[in-house]
Amino acid sequence: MPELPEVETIRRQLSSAGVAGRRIEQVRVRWERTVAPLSSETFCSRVCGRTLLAVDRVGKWLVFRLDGPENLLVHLRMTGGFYLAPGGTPEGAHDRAVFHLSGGLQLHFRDPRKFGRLRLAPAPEGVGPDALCVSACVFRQRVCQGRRSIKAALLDQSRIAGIGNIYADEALFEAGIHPLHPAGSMDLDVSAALCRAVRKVLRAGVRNGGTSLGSGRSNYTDLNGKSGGHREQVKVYGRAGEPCVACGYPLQKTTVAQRTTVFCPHCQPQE
DNA sequence: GAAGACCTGCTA
DNA sequence: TAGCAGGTCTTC
Repeated sequence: MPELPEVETIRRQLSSAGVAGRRIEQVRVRWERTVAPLSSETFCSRVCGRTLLAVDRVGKWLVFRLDGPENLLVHLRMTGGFYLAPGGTPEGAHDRAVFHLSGGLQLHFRDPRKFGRLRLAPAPEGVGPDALCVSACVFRQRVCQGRRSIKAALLDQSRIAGIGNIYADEALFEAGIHPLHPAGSMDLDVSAALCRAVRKVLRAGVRNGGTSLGSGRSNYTDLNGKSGGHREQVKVYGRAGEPCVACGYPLQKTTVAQRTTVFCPHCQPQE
């Protein structure tokens, strides 16, 4: 679930919550695979005693800077998230790891579906430039290549990092491009328009504190357990069958790159 | 590329 | 109860 705007929202909240400067005194790993390929013992021994310096973001990765060569890299995947609690707070049913920080603060990593991952490395690998601030030139170079569909290219984190299924559909709608359009055969002005659309929808997502769809507890919530406010701004994702906000034509649902895809056949013609 | 794997919770 | 889900990995 969390894409770039959701991860950025959590990053900002962690930063302003005063996590930086605290020492990691103890770590409890409650689901072994969360820290794979390390064992929980190895993970804990390498993290305990380190001080959190800052919280950064690279694409969908959260980067907790530590006072050493290794940083704590966190990928939330589908249902991961953090919350802060006072020392002594019991672990929640879906907590997969809990960091006990100096000053009596607990950082809980919660992840119902257990897909999220905690890694120790200097930086995430195989991740392209961040989609939030990519230039039209770099965007075209990296994304608008090859015969794959443009939607598949947008989702490929090694080309450009941070776009997920929701914002891919939103950006393609914004730019009026069919999701199956071949990535490598777009005119300059079309790829520039898509680049602007990508930045526009991601920035709007960040401004609104991320997107939450559905209503379940496995849904995205920020550090304070609040749902994202961007849902009302979503124009196509999750709105199949509803009238297009621009032309009124019913939005169509299909599958592209093995992902649910919603688009307007009228505003995003195949050719 | 496409399909399956990894997982649980929610909805129809 | 079956089917579906915002994301990656691995293996054809």
